Amino acid sequence: MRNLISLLREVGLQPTPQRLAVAQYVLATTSHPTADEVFEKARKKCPTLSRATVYNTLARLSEKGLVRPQTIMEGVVVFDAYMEKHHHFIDEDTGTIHDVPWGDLVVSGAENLREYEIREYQVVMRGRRRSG
Amino acid sequence: MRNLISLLREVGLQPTPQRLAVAQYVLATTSHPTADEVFEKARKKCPTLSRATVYNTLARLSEKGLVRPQTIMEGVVVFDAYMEKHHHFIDEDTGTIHDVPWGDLVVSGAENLREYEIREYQVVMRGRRRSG
DNA sequence: GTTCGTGCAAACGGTTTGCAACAAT
DNA sequence: ATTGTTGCAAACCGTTTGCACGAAC
Repeated sequence: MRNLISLLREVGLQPTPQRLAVAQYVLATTSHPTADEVFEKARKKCPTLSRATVYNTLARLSEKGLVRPQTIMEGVVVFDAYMEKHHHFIDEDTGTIHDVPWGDLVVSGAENLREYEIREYQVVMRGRRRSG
Repeated sequence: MRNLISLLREVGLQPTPQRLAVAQYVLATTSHPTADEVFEKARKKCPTLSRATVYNTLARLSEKGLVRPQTIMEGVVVFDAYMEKHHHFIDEDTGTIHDVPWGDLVVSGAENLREYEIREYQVVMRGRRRSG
């Protein structure tokens, strides 16, 4: 899409077909994909895409603030394009990660932790998604 | 120590020299060591110790509820023997993880997240430790 | 023509597994 | 005898790196 091309140009990245395929997928999904999931999905749009380019592109998107790597799952980094502050709920049955809007939870008491200069924080919840 | 031997027996683990060395270190430290750090330290007490046994022992200590693996750092699992509920602060300068007592923070609003059955949660904070 | 981006394959680091030897029950 | 535990080495998996080719400026 024209928008994506402009977006990449704005942040100083050449809009190659590979980067477009990666960005198109990772910026649109809310599924918190791993690098390998991005690779599988984006390769459908751009079959020549290699793993190295996926890792490379995700690193640059992250540097440019378009995506945030999250280390909340065992063994893998997942990528989150929802850039506003928010919390996470991890469904232990399925491994699915859900975004929880910032305003849904209030954390109080951090002001009293004087030994720490808190740059960011989030609540990480684990459990089951309700069936109903 | 006699206590450690009884403890391992109580949870149904044979108190071998290797397990004693691993348990003695990981249950006493508050430094959130990685498996490899446990290996290095415990090997001083028990030079025949292998990496496989460290991973094996940590997995069992975890099953038995004596230790909790935490996935809050990039690329590694760290082990926490502080089993009461608590939060974590990660010093981004040093990579050090600090335990934050449960009562120091209050999280409210979780009751309203009706789609989720929350089994556990913690606040994960990142920043710098204050110099003063 | 110099820089940037790519694919490939090899390397890497943390973790798991298969297996044969051995100790405990 | 059966089961549990160990060390070793190989396998594994996610990620990074080196490099030579090609495209963009």
